[in-house]
Amino acid sequence: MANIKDIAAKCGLSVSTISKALNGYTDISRETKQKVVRAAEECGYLPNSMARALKTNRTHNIGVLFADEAHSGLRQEYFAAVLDAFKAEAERRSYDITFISHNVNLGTRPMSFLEHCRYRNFDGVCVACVDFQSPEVLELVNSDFPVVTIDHVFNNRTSINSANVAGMNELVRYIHGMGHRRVAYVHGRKSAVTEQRLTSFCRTMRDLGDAVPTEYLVLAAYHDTQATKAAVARLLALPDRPTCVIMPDDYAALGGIEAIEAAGLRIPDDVSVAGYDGIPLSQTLQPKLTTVRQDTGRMGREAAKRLIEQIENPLTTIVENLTVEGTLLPGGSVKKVAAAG
Amino acid sequence: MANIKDIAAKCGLSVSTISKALNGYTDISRETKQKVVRAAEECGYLPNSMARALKTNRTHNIGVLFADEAHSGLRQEYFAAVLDAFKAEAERRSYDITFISHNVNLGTRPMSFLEHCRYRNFDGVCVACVDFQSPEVLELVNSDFPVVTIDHVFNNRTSINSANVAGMNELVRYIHGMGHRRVAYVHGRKSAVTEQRLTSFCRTMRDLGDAVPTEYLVLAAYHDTQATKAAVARLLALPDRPTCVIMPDDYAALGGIEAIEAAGLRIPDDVSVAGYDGIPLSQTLQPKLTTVRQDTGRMGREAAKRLIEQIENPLTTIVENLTVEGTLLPGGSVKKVAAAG
DNA sequence: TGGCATTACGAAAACGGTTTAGAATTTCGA
DNA sequence: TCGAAATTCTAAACCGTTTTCGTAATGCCA
Repeated sequence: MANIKDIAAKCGLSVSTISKALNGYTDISRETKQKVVRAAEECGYLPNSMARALKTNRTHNIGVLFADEAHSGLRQEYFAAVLDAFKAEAERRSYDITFISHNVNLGTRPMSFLEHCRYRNFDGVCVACVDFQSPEVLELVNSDFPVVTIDHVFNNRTSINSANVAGMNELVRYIHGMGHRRVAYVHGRKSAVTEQRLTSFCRTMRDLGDAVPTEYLVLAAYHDTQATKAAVARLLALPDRPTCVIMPDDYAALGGIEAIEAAGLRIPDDVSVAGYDGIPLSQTLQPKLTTVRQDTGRMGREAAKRLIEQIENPLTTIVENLTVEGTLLPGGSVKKVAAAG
Repeated sequence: MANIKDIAAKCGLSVSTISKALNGYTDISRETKQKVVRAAEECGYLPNSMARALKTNRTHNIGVLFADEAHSGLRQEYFAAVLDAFKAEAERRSYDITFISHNVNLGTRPMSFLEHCRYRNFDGVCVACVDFQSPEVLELVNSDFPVVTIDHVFNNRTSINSANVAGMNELVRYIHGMGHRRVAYVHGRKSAVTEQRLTSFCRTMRDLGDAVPTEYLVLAAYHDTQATKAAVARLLALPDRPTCVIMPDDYAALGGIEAIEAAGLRIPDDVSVAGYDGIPLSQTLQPKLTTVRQDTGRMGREAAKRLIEQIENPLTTIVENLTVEGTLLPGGSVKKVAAAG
């Protein structure tokens, strides 16, 4: 609990000298600096981050905004993995991270996201896994905080994006190469990610000469096994059912698999299946799930790196939209079939 | 960016009056209070949490300590769910949460967990999913910070514990009731949780008249499909192989299931299987996994609630070790068999 | 009218640092 | 020997609040 004043007294020096000695100012002699550092260690001195932040207007604290609805982003492995990598990189660079919320209320009304960030004096914020259309999120993104977004591009902000177009393209080409001509896509709810994957899916199939009938595009939701199960059931009931189904993501694929098995069909003999994400689960399933692994580690790291660079060099930074490539993971869930017309 | 001084100038009042008006002091007239509140709103005034914390010594910020090794706790659904509930409850009570780490370094040496907490002036800390024996964790737990631990009991600290003994007891009795007499347990690494489950497993089996042979107790690791797969493979190679295997947890069970299928056996016809955790995945598997759902929501909520009570009433609080009951989820993965002696 | 609460507000001292401007001392070249 | 420059340190303002204590004004009662 010793403060800088105590050290000053102990060393017989002024408060300012202590501060400078501890912060690498050059106008302090080698001997006094040593004396100060030693005294500080003896006292177990730690600077008070509040006092420091108050004066310097820098907290070394980053706010992260994750969906905090019923099923938080934390529960989804993809986002948990991105956050994990973000956290590790931020900490490596001596930044802490705290969650942004609007439940913390001040006086009567709860704070908006932006207000929360201002209240806490975050040095910057990372936005992921939210409804990017919501007014509150837009307010934050358009504020003068350094911001980096994950999987959504704003024209004035740096973003880190999984290569959904390329990833889906590669996945579709692989599936097509295995002989599948009737491929359906059970996609997630409307979002930038969904649109990218959806258009890439349709376009690639068309380019390959097998335009996708609209009934092969069905809506479900990410991470939602029930919705996916229902969607796949509808696909299977089609007169001309697909030979391969791409699920919203690996986890939701479990629901799709369930629907297929419930229909008395087998994977991959009767129906082939693919996922997206490449979470460990996908590689543990029998047969292994064909999927695209998103490089969550790189995404989180790059996000933290770029945000911090933006924080520390506010003048020289430019807006970048980084695309992080994924990796196709072929698995037994997609079977080679004879390409019938 | 307006501060309290600006409001004072705008209202023609003193700084102290503004502060009081905004903080519910009673020696401010109704009219001035209204005037101040209105002016504050017009300016978009937000208090500066740093200045406030500096003065009051309260940050309304809670530190949470999760393992930050390669496979962070965030990646494990059980802990992610506990954290999620903790976060929601803390925010409901106007507390923010930030991660504790030791990577943030000050000067030369990185900070210890305790130093990090002191540096950030956390009001309290929640410790989960770590090596509770490590000196750094012990230092933190034995500090004078308000602390609540998850799934580990220290004699001087409030803790929230999943009812492992009761849960395993119920699970074993269920399995035994289905006719199984040769039941194996693939358990996780040494920890308080593991010990509770292990002793409860052995004890319950013994009480039921079927003491467990030592070769039915094999070590794997939580959340580790590979280790579990290998462990189950060893069990299956036993001359007198078990009719039912309890896995370390639901996710690890995937590895066990893989081993069983790789051996050409079927679930539950040849071998029954049970998990632990009750994560959504367990209920999506075919057949559904028999497991014990841990009440992560309640655990997180109670942890936050008790920690905050401890923070706000440091004098009247007592050390409690709360045990949160789980729920047995019977699934098709455990088959009824003829109890052969 | 004097005395005493009561009410409503303000002055000022913290909280623990950082940082600017300058003071004191030493060095040093001419 | 002297003034300029370099070196090393300090004083003091400041960051934005909270909170104690004091005080002026008002009301009330005798």
